[in-house]
Amino acid sequence: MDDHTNVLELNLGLGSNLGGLHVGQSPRQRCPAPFLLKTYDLLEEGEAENSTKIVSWNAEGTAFVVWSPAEFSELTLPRYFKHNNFSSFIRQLNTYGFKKTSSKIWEFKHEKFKRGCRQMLGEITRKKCEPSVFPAYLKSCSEENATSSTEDKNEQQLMEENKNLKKERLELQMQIDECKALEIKLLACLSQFMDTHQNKVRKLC
Amino acid sequence: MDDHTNVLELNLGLGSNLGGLHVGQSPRQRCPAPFLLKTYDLLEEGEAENSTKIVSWNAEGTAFVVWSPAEFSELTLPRYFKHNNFSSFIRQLNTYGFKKTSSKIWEFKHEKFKRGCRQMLGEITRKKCEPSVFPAYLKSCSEENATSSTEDKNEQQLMEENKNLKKERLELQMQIDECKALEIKLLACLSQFMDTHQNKVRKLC
DNA sequence: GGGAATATTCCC
DNA sequence: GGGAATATTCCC
Repeated sequence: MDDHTNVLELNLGLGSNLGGLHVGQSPRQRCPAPFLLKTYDLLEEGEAENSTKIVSWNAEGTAFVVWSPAEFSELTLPRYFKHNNFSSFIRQLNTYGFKKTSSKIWEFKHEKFKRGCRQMLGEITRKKCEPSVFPAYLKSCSEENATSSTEDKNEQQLMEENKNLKKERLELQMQIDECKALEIKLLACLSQFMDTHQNKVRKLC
Repeated sequence: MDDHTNVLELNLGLGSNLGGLHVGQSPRQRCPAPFLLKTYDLLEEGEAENSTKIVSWNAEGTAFVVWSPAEFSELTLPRYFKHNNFSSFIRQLNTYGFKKTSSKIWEFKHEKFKRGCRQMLGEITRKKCEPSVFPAYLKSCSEENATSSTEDKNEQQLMEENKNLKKERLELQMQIDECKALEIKLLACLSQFMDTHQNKVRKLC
């Protein structure tokens, strides 16, 4: 769980600033959502196993199947997510546009979710639940802009943030000094108290 | 939790028709949010403990204090929530309108969050994030203010400095927490010492 | 402290 | 399957 979380956090942390890396890739490559990475990784892990399959890619690697929802929920989900509910997992699949392929088995499919194509996950987007105030014809416009809004802070913002951080540092340092001073007083108090205690006992004896 | 949502919906749907129960006027009583119930219960649980306090009501029961953020995050949070991040907990407190009362200790206060008043939690509401009429990317446009930049660090340097400052901030905060913990231990030590001292002197007399 | 994105839950 | 509320994360 810890390992896992760390990896997740690394992903999130680095992801935002990765924009410069990808070259002439396919459309709108961005850092894949954590949910997609986890789901993909959980399938990779499954590949390595010898035991009875809980979840796996289908034969062609074009979809994946949850063979045992019960075990999947109880054993697999909590190692990747903060819950063990199959329905929450499915809710996420739907959010990212996966389709159930069959009424008989739990097979899910997405055009951009295929075995061996981890990098393609970046092309999968959440379905937006736009504030209904906007007419449909404005959506594409707002999406466009959201995408192109670069993560880069400009110098102005950086300097501002910088200034605030320094101020904060000063305040924290002052808090520490206060703490330390109090600590010294307490220690002095304690030691003095021990002295007088000794003396009293000595006198009484 | 099931109960909760049902009652809520009844309230919303039927308006005021829920209770032959309510007397004069209890303003908009609804079922408290899970976050509030958990936070309240976690304090009740703390009351029962004998060991060093991690978190507790203040003396008057009008606010609560996280005495040891480190232990609170590691031990308490995961038993009530799906995470162990102090900052996520604080984010929720802010969402529900709690105020930090002091820059020195982690004390939080809300008018409707008091010891012995579990039923009053129903009056606490989430702050709404009003769906603004304009998309986020237009907002900055209207707020635009041109401050002139006269510093001559380049962006690279600024970002670097920035990153380091944040790291430093974290370390300072941790130092403070440590100091605070030590302070508490010293006080406990002192008080215990005074007790035994009294006893010894008494016996000798 | 709070805005906004993503995750989880609950309900239809 | 998806709308909507709440929770968690990330960032400013």
